[in-house]
Amino acid sequence: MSKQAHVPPLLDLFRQFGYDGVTLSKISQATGLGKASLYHHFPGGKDEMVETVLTALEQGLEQIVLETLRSQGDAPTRLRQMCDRISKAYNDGQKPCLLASLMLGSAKEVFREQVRALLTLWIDAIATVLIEAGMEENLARQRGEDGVIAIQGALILAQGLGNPLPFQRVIQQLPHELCRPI
Amino acid sequence: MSKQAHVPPLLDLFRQFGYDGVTLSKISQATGLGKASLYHHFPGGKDEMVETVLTALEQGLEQIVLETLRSQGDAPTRLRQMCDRISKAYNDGQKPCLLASLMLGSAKEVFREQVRALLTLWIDAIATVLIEAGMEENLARQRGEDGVIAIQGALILAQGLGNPLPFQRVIQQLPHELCRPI
DNA sequence: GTCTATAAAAAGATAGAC
DNA sequence: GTCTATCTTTTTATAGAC
Repeated sequence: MSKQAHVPPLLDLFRQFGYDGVTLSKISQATGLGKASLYHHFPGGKDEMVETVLTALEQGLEQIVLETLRSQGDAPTRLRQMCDRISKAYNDGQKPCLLASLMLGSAKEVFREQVRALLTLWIDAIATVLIEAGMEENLARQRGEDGVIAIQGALILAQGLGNPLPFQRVIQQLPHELCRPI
Repeated sequence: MSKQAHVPPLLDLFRQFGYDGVTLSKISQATGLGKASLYHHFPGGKDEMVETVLTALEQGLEQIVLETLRSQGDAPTRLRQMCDRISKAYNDGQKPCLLASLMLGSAKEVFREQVRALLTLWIDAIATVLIEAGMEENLARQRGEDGVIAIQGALILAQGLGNPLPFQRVIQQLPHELCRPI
């Protein structure tokens, strides 16, 4: 299944241009494959490409989550580890999030469920760490949302300002913010 | 200048579909104008439409900001007023932000400066309220960023989960969060 | 100001040779 | 598995009548 080999360029295209902004010509250029070859690997066209990328992303997120839950140390330390990996995945704030990019245009209806599942997985992972550290469950779930909100918002701001520093600051402060009492 | 009359449908299209996802057919349907008529009002095509919407948006944001700075009361009260208006502009979390939508695809390079200017205006407005309330300047500026980050991130999450409640919660808590000491 | 008609370019998709 | 060539549809954009 050599589909996997083409995931990195596809991920980069869809997160930066969105579903409607990615054309077969762009994909052809980025992968080095002709259009016909692309349809050989992905008979379903762009939809199947995005599905493939989302599947790979889910596996990646699960790994990050699992490693966080496995790791030793207190909650801030474990969350720091998750943040480090997440930050790396976004190139320290210089690349947008695929999940956000897929919420625009025609892609929204098609991939809504998969995006929702990934976001929920992510929120639950943060909440679990906080609950294990003794936080009340409803607050922990709110903080899970707050974590994802902070990361997504910081990515938007970094893109909009053309400056990754706000993202880097947020990522640095996030473990402490999530653990703080009400 | 009857261009202004078409701003609301154009704003709605571009924020929901992004620049690349909006086609002249969609615009024609949303405005009730034929394609040729659209080029009569906007000879520059989609670019000029977005410019027009961004200009209207800047005026709207300036109004919100000015009214906040003019309003009576302590900082949380003034920020609450700003949040109420902002929330309404996003239909209580059910509509995406144009600034975020324009950071994708071909629009990114074209409108970067205008998006940056609007985000900066917004951040500065929040910071100004906090500084007037006695907050240290660097912290106030961080909090300005945090406010925009929270709103943008909450909009993304609300879209992604298909549930506006996280956005409404964030908006409700935001004035207090922004004013709290370190 | 709005329309019909039309052109020109780009996009999605497939056939069939190698 | 990859390519060239081709086809269909869509999109952007314009000309010109009313």
